[in-house]
Amino acid sequence: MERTLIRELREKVGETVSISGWVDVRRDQGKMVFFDFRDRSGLVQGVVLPSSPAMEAAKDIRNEYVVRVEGVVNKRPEKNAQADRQNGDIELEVKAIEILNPSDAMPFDISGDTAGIDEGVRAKYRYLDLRSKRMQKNIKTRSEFIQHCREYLFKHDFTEIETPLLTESTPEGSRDFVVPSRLNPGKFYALPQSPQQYKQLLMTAGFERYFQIARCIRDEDLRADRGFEHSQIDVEMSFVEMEDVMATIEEMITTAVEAMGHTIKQKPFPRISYKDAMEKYGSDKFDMRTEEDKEKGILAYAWVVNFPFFEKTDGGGWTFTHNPFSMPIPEHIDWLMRGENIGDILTTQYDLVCNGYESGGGSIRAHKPEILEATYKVMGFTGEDLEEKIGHMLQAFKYGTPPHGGIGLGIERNVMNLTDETMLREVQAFPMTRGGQTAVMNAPKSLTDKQLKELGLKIDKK
RNA sequence: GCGGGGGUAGCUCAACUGGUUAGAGCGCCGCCCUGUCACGGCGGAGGUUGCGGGUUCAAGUCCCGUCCCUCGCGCCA
Repeated sequence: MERTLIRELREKVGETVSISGWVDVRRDQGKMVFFDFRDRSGLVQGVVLPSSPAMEAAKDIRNEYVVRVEGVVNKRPEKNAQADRQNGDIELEVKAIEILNPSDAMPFDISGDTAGIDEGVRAKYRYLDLRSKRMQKNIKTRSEFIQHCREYLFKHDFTEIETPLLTESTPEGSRDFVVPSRLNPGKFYALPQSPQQYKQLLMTAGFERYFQIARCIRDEDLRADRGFEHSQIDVEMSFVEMEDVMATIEEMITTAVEAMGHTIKQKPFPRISYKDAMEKYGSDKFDMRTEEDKEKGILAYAWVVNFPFFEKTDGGGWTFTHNPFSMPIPEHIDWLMRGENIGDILTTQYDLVCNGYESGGGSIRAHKPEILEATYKVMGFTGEDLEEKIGHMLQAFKYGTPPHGGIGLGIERNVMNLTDETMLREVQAFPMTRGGQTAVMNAPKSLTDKQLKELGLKIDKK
């Protein structure tokens, strides 16, 4: 018999149906046995009557067994109806149960919220943790958010393009995860911290509107809201200024979160300069919500602009604050080109903040070689150093690169706001522990001698 | 790298100043139960107190080392 989803059962009262799923809970009454069956669409009560041929099987079945159940959908007697739950007014009178796969007892309770369970235990059994209601909801919310953003971008003529995962190490900025090259012993690739350079090259390549659901990987110590890996909706557009990118992203976010039933505190998103934000909130990732807003689950977005381009290093030199590939604001381009007033130069950087998190950041980029070169000169790079670092970008920009800009929106932080979670782990399917141990699997671990030899590596065991 | 919290039964936790046989709830197993819905009742099993060393007549408890989980600082273009 064809499978019926549990959420469709209420349209089939009186009919004999077959459902497949898990045993959410068994309530054995002796002569009668009740079950809650669960599939991806919901829950329904099954009742095994004393006369049912399924009684013998029902006695063996435990929670989380995977079963196929045949039975008749009945309206429940008035006195047994449960108004406050899904399918509370119907039940499945079980005629036959086939055990598709039994289950050991759960190592921890997945029937409620697993937030109180030890993270090591949750990680080891992440596939069970993910069965819990809250985790199912979080992961589905994430998927839904990405889907809405994707739909918006496709509708607005963007092209989705994947960029490489094996790329070049850039020691400045965040620490790289590196991958040894078998074909080039002693040399290493790096995993991308962001697709920054590739997406700009795609503008040179004439795609004009690019996006990617991009994995970004950084080897920095973890926090509640920060992991080795995170994903971003990475966007880049040609022939645009700050206003164009901000308007596009603002509309995309508004469309997505409102379609998901959320309320935005203020539209259009308020804008504030970095200086004013620091004075008013003491932070450039502030939370504008009132206590009442928080209770209502309101999303308070804002743009922060006019960040300083450079800041002093410990050694007395200059380094960039956000992104060395950015353009200064138009009024300050001359200062940059002449190397004047370095500390006062403002960048075209725009950060999107929401509920106290930096949920995205981007800028208008330098698209002329001399501007990018000027930025690197401020930071002390000339001649061969400059060539080694960004020679390939300077060269590309000589071949008709359009003015362009873009943004990266952190998917986890956005979904945390949508789900009211405060931990990055709660919105990733298989997150690492804070010590860098992978969920379920046993990484990192040692390589065999054969692997090490192939890669030309020697381990110094101290 | 630094600082805080934690590691005792499958899970969540308790165990006063070191002192009898390390307890509870939930879960699990068995029996009973014809309308339960976190069903209920009775009974039972289950422990290398993270790991290694030390002090002591005696260590879950004190000391040293180490591993793991976690929050923050540094770090995170």
